[in-house]
Amino acid sequence: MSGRISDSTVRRLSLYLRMLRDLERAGVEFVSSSQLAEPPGATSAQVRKDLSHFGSFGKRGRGYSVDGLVRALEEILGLSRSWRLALVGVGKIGSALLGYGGLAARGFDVVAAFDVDEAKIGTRAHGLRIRPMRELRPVIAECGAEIGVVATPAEVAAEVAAELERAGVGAILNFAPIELSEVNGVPIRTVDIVLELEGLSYLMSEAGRRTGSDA
Amino acid sequence: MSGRISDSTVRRLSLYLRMLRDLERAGVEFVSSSQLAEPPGATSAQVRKDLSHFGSFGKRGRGYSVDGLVRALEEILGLSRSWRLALVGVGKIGSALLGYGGLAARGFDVVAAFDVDEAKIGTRAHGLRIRPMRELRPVIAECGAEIGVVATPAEVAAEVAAELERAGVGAILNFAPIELSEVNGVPIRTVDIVLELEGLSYLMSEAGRRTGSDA
DNA sequence: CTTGGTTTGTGAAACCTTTCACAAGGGCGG
DNA sequence: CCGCCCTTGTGAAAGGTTTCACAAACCAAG
Repeated sequence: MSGRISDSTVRRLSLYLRMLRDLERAGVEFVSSSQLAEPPGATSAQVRKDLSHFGSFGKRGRGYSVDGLVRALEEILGLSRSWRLALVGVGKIGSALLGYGGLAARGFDVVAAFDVDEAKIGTRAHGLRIRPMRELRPVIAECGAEIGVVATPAEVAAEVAAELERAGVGAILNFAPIELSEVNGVPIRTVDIVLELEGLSYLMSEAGRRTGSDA
Repeated sequence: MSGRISDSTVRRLSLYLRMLRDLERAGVEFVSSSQLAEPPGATSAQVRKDLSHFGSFGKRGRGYSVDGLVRALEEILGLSRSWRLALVGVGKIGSALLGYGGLAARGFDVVAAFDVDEAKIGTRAHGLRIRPMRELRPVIAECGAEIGVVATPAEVAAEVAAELERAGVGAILNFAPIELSEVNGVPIRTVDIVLELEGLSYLMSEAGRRTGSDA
């Protein structure tokens, strides 16, 4: 077991955990790798391989104990604690995040919000005071936020990300449509809606070309 | 050349295109594979391999003509036209999308919006009338939307996706935190913020465990 | 206690993606 | 026109991920 775990494995672990929590709520006690595999469209062998990187969690002939595995995955994924988020950029996307209850429900609390717009500074959005950028470092240090969220225009995203790193965050979630490069081992995930849409555009065009030339 | 192209290749093509457009605006005429490789953190060989799936676009010894490659990539990705989007669910995320000018600017126009909330139906959000779910099929047929966007709670997302498929969309972008399975060859991309955060949580916990045990 | 049915954990094989390395081609200066 | 330097396009190698297939283990029933 152990070694370097791939992103896709970690992604699937999250999906397994989601299903396991539903099963737990439904009162199910045991689950097999094939049941667990269905939602992400994986195979039972893949589920077992994914889990085997971290240890042995199942009983042969029986499957996995639902709440045992829930706790093991929470431990592995670092979800047995909650995380504090600092948001930079309270525009359309930033506000949507602040208002989205799903985050806090899953242990991701937005504890600070920053913007450059003088008109917004000092006002409250979903109960959180919006602060000027100049306070970014001291406030993050004080409230101990671990994850920085970049929801600014692309032009300033790199600069904001660098400032967040200097302020001491351990990871960054980026919504700006630009590829940010990890610097001091601070991992960055980018959510890029336009990129997803362009991927769909490719697939539809491809399908069109195929049927077009077959006809 | 040709064959089945991987998601990661298509993703990178989008990133190359983005950089190429910047270069075009800056008046640059030629670009080499190594310059093109830098932003996505790829290698020059990867750029050349990615492009070689679709043809030969460069001049040996010289590089790629910027505007030639821009047009070739737009053609490949299906971006030389614009696409119409139908949005289901005008809550926090849905509204943010409607207000996000970046979509229309890149050729993705939201042309219809639907919701179940009686209070919202009939009102306008960013200039678009919000319609009841029952009108989904006829309106999508009439306005010819090609891409459906699911921005509903997870509980109804699968049902909404199925209804969008029946209405005739060719692809779906899903923001609900649930894995939807493609049915009739209609591709689905899911943007799952909690999944990204959990991925970051894993990496930070892993880093902590490593330094913790080294000390 | 033994037998039979079931499911895990895991090497080995298959498959896919990325990187390497170099021949082929193109431009430019002399 | 020639020779030099530069960059592409591409088979081959390397590296990584997924699937296969089966021995080992467990439970339940008789």
